[in-house]
Amino acid sequence: MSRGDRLLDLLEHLRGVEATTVEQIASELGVSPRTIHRDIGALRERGHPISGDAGPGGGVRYDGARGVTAVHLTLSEVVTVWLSARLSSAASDLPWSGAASSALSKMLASLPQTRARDLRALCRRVIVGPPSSPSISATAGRAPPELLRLFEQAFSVGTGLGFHYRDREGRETVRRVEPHGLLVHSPVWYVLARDIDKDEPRTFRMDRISRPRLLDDVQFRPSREVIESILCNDNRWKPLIGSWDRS
Amino acid sequence: MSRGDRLLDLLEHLRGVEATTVEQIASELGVSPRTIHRDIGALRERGHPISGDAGPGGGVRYDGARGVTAVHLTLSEVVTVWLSARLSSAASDLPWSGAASSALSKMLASLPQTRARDLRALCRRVIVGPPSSPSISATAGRAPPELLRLFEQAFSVGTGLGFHYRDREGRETVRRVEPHGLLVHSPVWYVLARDIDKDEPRTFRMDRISRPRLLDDVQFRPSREVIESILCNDNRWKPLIGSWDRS
DNA sequence: ACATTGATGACAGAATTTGTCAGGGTTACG
DNA sequence: CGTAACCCTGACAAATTCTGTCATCAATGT
Repeated sequence: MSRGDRLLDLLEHLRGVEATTVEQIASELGVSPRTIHRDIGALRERGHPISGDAGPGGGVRYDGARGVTAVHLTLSEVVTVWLSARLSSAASDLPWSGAASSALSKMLASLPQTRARDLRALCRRVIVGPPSSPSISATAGRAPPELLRLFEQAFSVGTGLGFHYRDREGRETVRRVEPHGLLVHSPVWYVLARDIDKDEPRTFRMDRISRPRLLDDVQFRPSREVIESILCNDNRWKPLIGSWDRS
Repeated sequence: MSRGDRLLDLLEHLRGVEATTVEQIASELGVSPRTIHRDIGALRERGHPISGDAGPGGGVRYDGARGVTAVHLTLSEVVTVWLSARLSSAASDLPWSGAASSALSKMLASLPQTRARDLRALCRRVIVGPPSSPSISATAGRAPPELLRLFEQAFSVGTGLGFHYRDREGRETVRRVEPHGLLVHSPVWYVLARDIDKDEPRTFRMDRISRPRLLDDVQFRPSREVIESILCNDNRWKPLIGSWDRS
């Protein structure tokens, strides 16, 4: 194992472990303690907060909040975690809700700036409503992951979305819309959008959408007015007004 | 700059940038393009999802930049996120619950093995029950973060836990217990434990625990029998039996 | 005091790294 | 179709670096 590898290993190891002695690390990585000291010194010079305690019972540890380093989460995963945290802390008043929100802000903080802005914007477009009767059929409202990705892309770039929609009576129509927001009204998900052809704000249940695709030739600017008009015109969602854009 | 430093720099650089060419990186880091290719190869071998596109306009990029990478989460945050995901997917049947669980497993996968095992064991000991009436006073059941850390430590090492407990009538007693599990019965949290002095399985509400401390001289082996006996003997929690150890 | 553990310096031999040269692929574009 | 811009990989010798050993000093708990 080369030094570069060992440094990365050492970093992961220190971050995940409570505390260890240099000698222990050395035997685990198969090098001499002196080398570990040198490596730790290198990491320190790079700004990593590694501290060491002398004396029996001492050892070295990574001062940063010790815990888990989450590597490479996808967009769907971040949004889901974010939604889960919001939903459960709102609905059941979990302890440690502060921990959840700090976890989320850490995730957002670690993003590239442009990316973080997009994600924040996406999150702001997702409205969490109170759960309705929880005993609706289990498969209702399921949203396939690719639909979220498509929505996210459409939303951040400002591209229209086209899909086939099956309405309450089972009639299938082809729609072209500007997606402006998502509404989570568990267990049913809705797309809040402006229907381009009818020029009207409308909501579409996600489980009735099929064959979605991006409309590259349709451009629009996301606006909250469409969402507000939908929320205000439909009595079902009046209670949500005012809550849709909090954090 | 040595190779180890450069690898760490390269990783941070790739994570923060949308896409670049190898040549550009090489000139920024002051080495030859061949070296950068070698470094990228090394990072790939370590499992980093770096992809490259050939052709004009191509370049290399860190695939994780599309989401979140290298977030450092504390123990409380991980457990909270994990609980949130379980709670919300169980209670309101969220779409993308698969994404949440894959996020969690990625987090766990990035841990050192011993640490991951501990955390998994901890998560298995946390039982999620259906939320009771949601309108209990908002501060009931809050668990201070340090209590979780203490519990986690006690549980993973197999050390007893001592604390002061205020029972329903307000009487304060000193307890010594073996903690075997946590029960989340929103919004109230319970410690499922065996009372050492009385030699009886018992539950303790977290918000009635004060001045917790580890009992270094008391060792025990975590067992699910204690938890099962508690769940079976108390009619309130009969519905939970069978669900307490799923993933 | 004493054992344990961290931190640092010096040095020679060993191992790795680096740049150069060379080739083989893909992809976009005119 | 050919060219240019890219990524990817192999080989090799020189130069750099890394590593282990030995030694010393400081801090801490028993």
